[in-house]
Amino acid sequence: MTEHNHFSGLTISVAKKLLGSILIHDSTEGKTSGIIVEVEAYLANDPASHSYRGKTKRNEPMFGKEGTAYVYFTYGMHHCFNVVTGPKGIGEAVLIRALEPLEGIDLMKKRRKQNKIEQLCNGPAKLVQAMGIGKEHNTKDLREGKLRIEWKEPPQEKQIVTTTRIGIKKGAEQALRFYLTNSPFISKK
DNA sequence: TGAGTGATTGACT
DNA sequence: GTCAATCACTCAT
Repeated sequence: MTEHNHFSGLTISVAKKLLGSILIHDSTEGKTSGIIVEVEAYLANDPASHSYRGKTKRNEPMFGKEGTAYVYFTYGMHHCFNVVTGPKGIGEAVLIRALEPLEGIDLMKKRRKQNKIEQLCNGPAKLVQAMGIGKEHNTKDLREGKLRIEWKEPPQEKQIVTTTRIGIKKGAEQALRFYLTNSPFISKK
């Protein structure tokens, strides 16, 4: 499969393929990267998805080209980072929930004011902070640029745990959360 | 367990 | 136009 096609296809399969791949950010402060160990899929016609009620100014990036970033602000103080999937015009994305820190760990510690490695990126707003991601990355292409995905071989199906999603009210029963078995870096067991 | 925080949304004039 | 409820979270208690 070509690099171009990694982001296309069913959102659920893209979500699974993202597990084990590397998220990299070359910031002015330094480089940070981490292995993606936990994701959630947000689909069209999904009550929990921002895109559920159609395109708005806020969620417009979700309807953009696959392989771009959707960074949103929530709860008055947190950002979350999504990878837009699906063809243009379809509002689907994968929320990155947790990373296993790889490079730039000292920088992550400084940004997070947190010294425990397993506490650096084990939540969607935490990894955004540790990686130095901000709303300036919204709609940016993840195939190139400072913030990008480096694809690895997807994990075996048996290494992927599928469960219900976390922290949402609507559509919470759908099993669209995926994480790597035995990773100490996931947000919640 | 619950406070903090602000953008977004839907239900009203 | 206004106003109140909602929210895919984190941290301190």
